[in-house]
Amino acid sequence: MVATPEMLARQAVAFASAKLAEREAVFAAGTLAREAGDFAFGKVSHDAIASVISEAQERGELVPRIFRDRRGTEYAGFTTPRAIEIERTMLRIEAAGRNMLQPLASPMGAARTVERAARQSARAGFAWTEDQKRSTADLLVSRDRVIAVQGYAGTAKTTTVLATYACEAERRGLTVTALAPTASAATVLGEALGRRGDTVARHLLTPEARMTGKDAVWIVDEASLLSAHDMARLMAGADKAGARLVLVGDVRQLGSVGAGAAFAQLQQAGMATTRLAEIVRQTNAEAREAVLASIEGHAGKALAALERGGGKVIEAATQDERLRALAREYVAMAPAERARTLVIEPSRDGCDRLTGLIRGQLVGRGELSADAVRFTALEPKGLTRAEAREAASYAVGDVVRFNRDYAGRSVSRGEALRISAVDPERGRIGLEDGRGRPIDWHPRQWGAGTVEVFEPRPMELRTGDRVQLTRNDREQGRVNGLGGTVTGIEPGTASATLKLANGREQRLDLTDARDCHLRHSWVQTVYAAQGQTAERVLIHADSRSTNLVDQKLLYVAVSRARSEAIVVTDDRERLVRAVYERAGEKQTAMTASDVRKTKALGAALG
DNA sequence: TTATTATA
Repeated sequence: MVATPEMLARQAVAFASAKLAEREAVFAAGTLAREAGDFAFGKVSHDAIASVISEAQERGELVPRIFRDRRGTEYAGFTTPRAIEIERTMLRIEAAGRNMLQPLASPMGAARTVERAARQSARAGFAWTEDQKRSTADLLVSRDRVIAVQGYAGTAKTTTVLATYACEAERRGLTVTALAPTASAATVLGEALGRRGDTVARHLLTPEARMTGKDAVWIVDEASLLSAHDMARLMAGADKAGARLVLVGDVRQLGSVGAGAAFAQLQQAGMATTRLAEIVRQTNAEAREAVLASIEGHAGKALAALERGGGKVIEAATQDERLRALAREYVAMAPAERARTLVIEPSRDGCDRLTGLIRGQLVGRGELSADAVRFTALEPKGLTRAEAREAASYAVGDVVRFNRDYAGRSVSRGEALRISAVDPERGRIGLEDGRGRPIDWHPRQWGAGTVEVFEPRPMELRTGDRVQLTRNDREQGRVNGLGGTVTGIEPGTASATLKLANGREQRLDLTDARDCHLRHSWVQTVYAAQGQTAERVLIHADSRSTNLVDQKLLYVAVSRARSEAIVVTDDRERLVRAVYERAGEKQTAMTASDVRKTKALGAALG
């Protein structure tokens, strides 16, 4: 069957809006038309696409909304009924759970618990801040089903507030579950609370999450990383299981990759929120001042504080000069100092270049072995669900893995398959298994919902190399984001041994796709760095990388450092303006007045 | 225009 131009135009607009809606609650009308045009390979006129868009708008499938770009300039845009519904669900559940529960403690009881915990901590040399005391008490006396802890980076909320709350909740017979959106953050929270941490996604699949009528509390760290969709699912799950929800995060740090700004939106809608603002991480007053200024988006004040003693600021005109300056600063440190330093470069491309410079110098100094093992690493391709259904999104050489058996297609779960042919016009992909057996894959018909897609990438490992895992592998005890050091290589057999940061030693067979989910970790993106702490950070902040350098980048990067932050930039004044202009907030599908209506409804219920 | 997690 040959698609008519009209059918193709419809398909193109449906694809484009599905793809954009996964990542943004509101997208620009111009972007929608362009994505649709790209999908149709230029076989459909701009007018045909425009008329399909206006039909969709008349039918209510696209809802007009003002789109704001990163500088706040307004354009015509759209959201979808589904995005609105997701946000409404999330806000409704939170509002309906207000003032519904027996508190865990009376105000008196809470005060006693806090005093006891604070005294114990003071004996160990850590005095609690007033914020920590008040927040712990707020949680203990809360009658709300959902309560938030909004805490800036380095307020030590986990070891004080959450640890005390979890302990007290357990003492009163509640089951406490430690959760986070990412596997690495879940591990960190789990360790801090002395229990196993789990990802939100996994937890929602477990039987405990489906059990009802049980006294339970789910503590969710890094809640700002949850998209509206994930937040809605989490809340619906907690609601069903009758669990209390403690959402812990920071609206000023990085948000979700997926659409929405759920944690911030819930706070704005009046979710009970206890706040911690007093930062205790920085040992250096000027570094701390820089963090506080960066929270407000005042890069000028932040940079001035760094120059007064919190670190330094280096200006260099070209990218080449800046990356060289970063590499020079880093390599000049003693190895022990380097181990306590984070190097942050916002873009993937820049990360690669800077990694190359640093490794080159370390080889020259003999700190990385002269011998190397070369292999093909697998990098996640980051397709949206909509893209995963389209053959045009794939390339020959990519590796796919299905997380389910497809018996009729002789595909088994977890098997790595290489793409040998792509036919975008017919929507077909040729796959090969390990023995070269061909499989015909039609992603619009099956498998696109369970597929992981990876791109091949040449990589070399030397003894002494720092790497990080890029995929969870529970059977092998591998956690995405976990760091490690290469302790030995065998170029002859294409294998390497890795000492992981959790103390385990693993041998990698670099001819096996399963062992190739690796990346050098000398340099990290901000997303990877969020949640980590170091003595010192080196930050590349190019004012011209409009999509990456904003208030959130500066704040997350500077706040990682306990004592010193070094910022390398193209132009100080431009950087100050860029950070001031770009808050880095994601938009929501519901307008402020929609939220007020939902809030009024919640108030009427509560 | 660019970062990226999770799951069956």
